[in-house]
Amino acid sequence: MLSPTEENYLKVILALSSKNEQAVHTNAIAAELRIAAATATDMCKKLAVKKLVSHEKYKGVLLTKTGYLKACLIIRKHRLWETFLVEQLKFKWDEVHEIAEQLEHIDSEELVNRLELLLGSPKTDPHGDPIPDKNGYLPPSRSMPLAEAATHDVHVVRGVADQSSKFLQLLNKLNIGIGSRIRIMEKFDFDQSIAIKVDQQKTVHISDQVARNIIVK
Amino acid sequence: MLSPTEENYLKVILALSSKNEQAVHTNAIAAELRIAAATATDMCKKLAVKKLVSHEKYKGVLLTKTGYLKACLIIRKHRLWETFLVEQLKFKWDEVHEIAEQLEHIDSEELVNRLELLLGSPKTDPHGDPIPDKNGYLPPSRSMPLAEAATHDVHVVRGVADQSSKFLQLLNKLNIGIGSRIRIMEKFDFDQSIAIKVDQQKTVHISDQVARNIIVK
DNA sequence: ATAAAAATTTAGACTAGCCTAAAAATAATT
DNA sequence: AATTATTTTTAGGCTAGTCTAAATTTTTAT
Ligand SMILES: [Mn+2]
Ligand SMILES: [Mn+2]
Ligand SMILES: [Mn+2]
Ligand SMILES: [Mn+2]
Repeated sequence: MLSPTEENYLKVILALSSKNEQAVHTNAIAAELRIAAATATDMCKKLAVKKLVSHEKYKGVLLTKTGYLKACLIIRKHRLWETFLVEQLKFKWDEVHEIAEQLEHIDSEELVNRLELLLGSPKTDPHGDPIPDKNGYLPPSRSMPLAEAATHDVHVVRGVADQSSKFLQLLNKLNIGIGSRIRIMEKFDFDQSIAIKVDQQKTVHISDQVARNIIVK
Repeated sequence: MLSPTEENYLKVILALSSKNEQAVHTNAIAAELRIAAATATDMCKKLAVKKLVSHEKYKGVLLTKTGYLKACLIIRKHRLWETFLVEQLKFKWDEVHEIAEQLEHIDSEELVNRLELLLGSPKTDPHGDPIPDKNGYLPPSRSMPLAEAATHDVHVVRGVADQSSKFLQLLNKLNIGIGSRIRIMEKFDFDQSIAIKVDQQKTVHISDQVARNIIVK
């Protein structure tokens, strides 16, 4: 049995390793969890003893098969709970993350499986992220940031890279959500900002930073 | 903010103090939580520093106003989650307690209030126990002798009117104790005797004199 | 290639929550 | 009332998870 703390480490290591396939540096983990570097190093050694990661000194850690599976199952719980909070309890999509951070550590397979059933086995969470199945299988999503998408084409919003409420509230203001159709009108080389039309409304202008955090397919 | 451990102590102290109005002995807490007596003493001192209980050395602890309120709000969460598990996730009433022991520590007022709404503001949990409102108000369970309780309903044993060992030994034989759940199957007008089921065991027959001395809610 | 800078690990310390064993206070017996 | 038994507290120690400061290794820049 893993403690909530250990589970959080696994989750962070999975998130960081899916960006760049390399070993995850202990400092990156520390930054993400807002703890001291020494603390992260210490825990990585413990996770290595438990065979959840492999740890090469001064290089970083990689999830083992077991560690990866555990991480996926926590992601599964997190995303199913988020879906429950939005679908059943009518929370907004920017209000659910912190609560799901707690709920994901509730230890009951039966509970999460029944929750999935209650929700009608959703494929994605309120942020467009795929929900792993009960075996921990996480479907590969081939999508890209809006910033890299082709001009003039229409792209369907599939998710967000940044899950912070600040960002999500900005998207609310722009009427951008999962499923929104965005046409890129023009790109401005000067600052990489882009002009877009959301669902055929009037054209708005967004920064590169926003465009990089909107995931489309 | 209270840790899950501290919350569990408060809950146990409330449960033990509602049986007998006296101060709760540290040993009773230790027994209930299955921890060493020394550990309970230690925590009681810490809770006293936080003004959640008053602690008189060698006498025991009593919840303060604040401590009582906190305890009631944990009970509220526990019972609402149990209701959710049974009503929405179709768990059986005997399967939900352990999971609710975890869920009751999730920290979000908004969550529990919305959960209450989703469930239609139930008055009691799957075990018939009352659910405190959002102010922590736990409706006063006006208790009565089993002899006066309604037929077919389930009643929770809250105490005894006769404290004699002869009576208590009879209750032991009948497997009736504080917290036992008694369903009244039938009342016989001839001698006011009644047929009951104790905790879903087989039906037994008790005299009016016994029924008048069992206090239920 | 060496020196400086940055990243990482090690060392030592702290708190929460638990333990056992010993001491002290209270309750029960004689 | 004195002795014995029971309950409760104190004392000291352990692990998980955190920290800061110092040492070490790796990377970068001269
Ligand atoms: Mn989230
Ligand atoms: Mn999400
Ligand atoms: Mn329960
Ligand atoms: Mn209950």
